[in-house]
Amino acid sequence: MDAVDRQILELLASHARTPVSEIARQVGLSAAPVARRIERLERAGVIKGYVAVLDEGKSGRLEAFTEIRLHGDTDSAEVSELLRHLPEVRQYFTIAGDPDAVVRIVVSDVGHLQRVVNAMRRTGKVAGTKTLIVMDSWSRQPIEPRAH
Amino acid sequence: MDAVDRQILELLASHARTPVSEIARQVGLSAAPVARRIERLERAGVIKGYVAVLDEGKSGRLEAFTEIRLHGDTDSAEVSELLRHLPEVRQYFTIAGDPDAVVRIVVSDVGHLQRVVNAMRRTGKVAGTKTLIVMDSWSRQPIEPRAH
DNA sequence: GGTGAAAGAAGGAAGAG
DNA sequence: CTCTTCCTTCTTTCACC
Repeated sequence: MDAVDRQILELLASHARTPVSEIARQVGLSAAPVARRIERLERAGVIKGYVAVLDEGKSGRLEAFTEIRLHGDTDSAEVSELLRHLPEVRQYFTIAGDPDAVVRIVVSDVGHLQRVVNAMRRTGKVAGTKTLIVMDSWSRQPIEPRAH
Repeated sequence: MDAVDRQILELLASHARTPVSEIARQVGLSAAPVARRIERLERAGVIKGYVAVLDEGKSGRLEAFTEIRLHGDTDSAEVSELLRHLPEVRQYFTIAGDPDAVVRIVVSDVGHLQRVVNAMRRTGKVAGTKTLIVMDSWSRQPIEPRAH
């Protein structure tokens, strides 16, 4: 992984739909080697995926972070696997320290939120949770006006 | 916003690089109206942007969440604006309750982390912080093997 | 890493329901 | 007013240098 790879990652991290040809222009290479580099970074797991950042509030949904504390004898990998089966859990983060994990969840309303948190507790692996409800958010680099 | 819009959002939320033609196939429309719907959703701010999800550890970097508590007289929009100027802050979430905000940050090492947290405190708006260091993470729907 | 050709996708215009 | 069907242009992908 060299400076060009890092430059490509930087561009994709903020604008995942940028055409390879445009990335190539910006890093000073032709399109073919850039496509090869991106494919290599995907296979190596450096790029885990490409996602659209949504304003969940505008589609009438509720976004939240839930901090999870595990029982002393529980492996976090075990819980990570269990929570993969809850479709409301969009992202899972294993944390060093307290809490043990944080998940980002998207639900339709507070009743739904409660059901999801209860489902997490019912795994028997979770000692406690604390849920942070998101009111507003931004991520670096919004959508640019389209070129014409 | 109808059922087709929601279906499009669902697809883009997990696979942001899916071609419009493929989305069209999955929702049962032709490509042109799907493209117009996506453009409309972007303009309405429902789609805020497209980002690559990276394994920061594999590029030798450190990912963390910092929870921020504000002084009683501080508006969260004010802090949101100040933190936009820190390039290490990738995402900002305004929270209902305690803490007041959460940011996702990416830094090169713990020294860098300390400098960023100090920079947040030096704004004078921040009453306290708690930083959660990410050891591992997943997001729903990883990269698929490419079609041939 | 670059080149060139073939396949595929995007964006725009015209027309049907 | 929204979807469809072309059509043109740009992008991606692949074999090869």
